[in-house]
Amino acid sequence: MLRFSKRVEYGLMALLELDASANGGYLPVKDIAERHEIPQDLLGKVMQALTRAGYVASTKGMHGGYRLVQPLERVTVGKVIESLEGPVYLTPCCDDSKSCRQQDHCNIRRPILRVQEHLLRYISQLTLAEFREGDPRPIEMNIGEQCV
Amino acid sequence: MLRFSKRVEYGLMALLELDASANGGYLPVKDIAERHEIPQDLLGKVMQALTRAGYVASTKGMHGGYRLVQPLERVTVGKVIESLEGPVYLTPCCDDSKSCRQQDHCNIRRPILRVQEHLLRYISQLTLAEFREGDPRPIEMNIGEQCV
DNA sequence: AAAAAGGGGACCAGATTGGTCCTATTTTCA
DNA sequence: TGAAAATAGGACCAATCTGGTCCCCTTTTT
Repeated sequence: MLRFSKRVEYGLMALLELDASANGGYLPVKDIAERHEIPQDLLGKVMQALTRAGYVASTKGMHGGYRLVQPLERVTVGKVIESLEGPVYLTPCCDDSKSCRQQDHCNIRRPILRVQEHLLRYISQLTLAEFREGDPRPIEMNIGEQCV
Repeated sequence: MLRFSKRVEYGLMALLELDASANGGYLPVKDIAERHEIPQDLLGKVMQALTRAGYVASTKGMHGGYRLVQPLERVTVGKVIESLEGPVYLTPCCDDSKSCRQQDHCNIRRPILRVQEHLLRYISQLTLAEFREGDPRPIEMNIGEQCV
C-alpha cells in the first residue's frame, strides 16, 4: 500500500486551511472540521499531534483554536507524515530497529533502501507551500531521460 | 502509510530469484520459498498473480515451476505493485471511481494528484533490472537544486 | 498409481485504521 | 461566579486490511 492515511490527509487540509484563513487569529477545530467535513474529534487528535510537532500552536477557551507557527515554506510533507504516523519506511527492515525473517539472504533489501532514500528525499523537500491553491510549481523533480 | 506489502516484497524477491537462478528451466515455488524463508502458500498466490500479469509462466507436474517470461529490464516496480495489490493511488479520491466526503471543497486534491503523478512516473520507470545485485545504478532520479 | 507441482477458493487471526465517547482543564464572557 | 467554548488526551470500538493457512482440484512426470 502506498497510501496516505486519513490522519495525514486531514492534517494537510488543516494546515492549508490555517494558512489560507490566517488573519493572525486562532481558528478552532470546529470550524476547520465543518468547512472540510472532517470528523471533529479525529481532527482534534491530528491537531494535537501537529502541536506537539511544533507546526501549530493552540489556545484554549473562547476564541481559542490553532494558528500556524511556521510558514508553509518550512513545513514539508515528509515531516507532516512523520508527525502523524511515525517514521516512513517502505519495509520494516528499512527501520533499523526491526528485522524480518529474510534477514541476511534478502535480495531486495539494498535496492529497496535506495528507493526509500529517493522517496524520503522527495517528500522531505516538498513543502506545503507548493500545495497552496494556484501554486504554479508542478511538484515534481527533474526526471532524466532514463530513470537512473 | 507508505509501505510495501508482504505480497509485493515476496513478488520482488521471487522475480529476482528467478532472474538469478535462471538456467532456462523452471523453479518451483517450494525452492524459492525455502531459500528466502517465505511462507510457501502465500508465495504461491503471489506467483499466480504474477503469472496472470504475464511476467512469469508456469508448468505443473514434476520439474515444474515458474520461469521469467520477460527480462527484468521490462518489469517495473510499478507494474509489480499493481499486479499484486491493485492500482496505486495516494488517496481514494485519486482513483476516479471513488470519492470522499470532502469532494468539492477539498484543498489538497489537486496537489496530491500531482504528487501521485510524480510517484507513479518514478515507480513505472524503475525496472527490476536495477534491483539486481551489484547493479551500479543508484536508483534515483536527478534532483534539481530546488525541489520543484 | 504415486508424487510433485501449480490453480484457486475459503477462511481465520492479528494488526491497523477511522472514528466516537468521555472527562479534565483552561479561558472568555455575560 | 457560573456557563460556554475550546483544547488535551485516554479509552474504546467497529470495520477493514493483511498475512497466513488449509483444503481440494488438475496437470505432468516417473
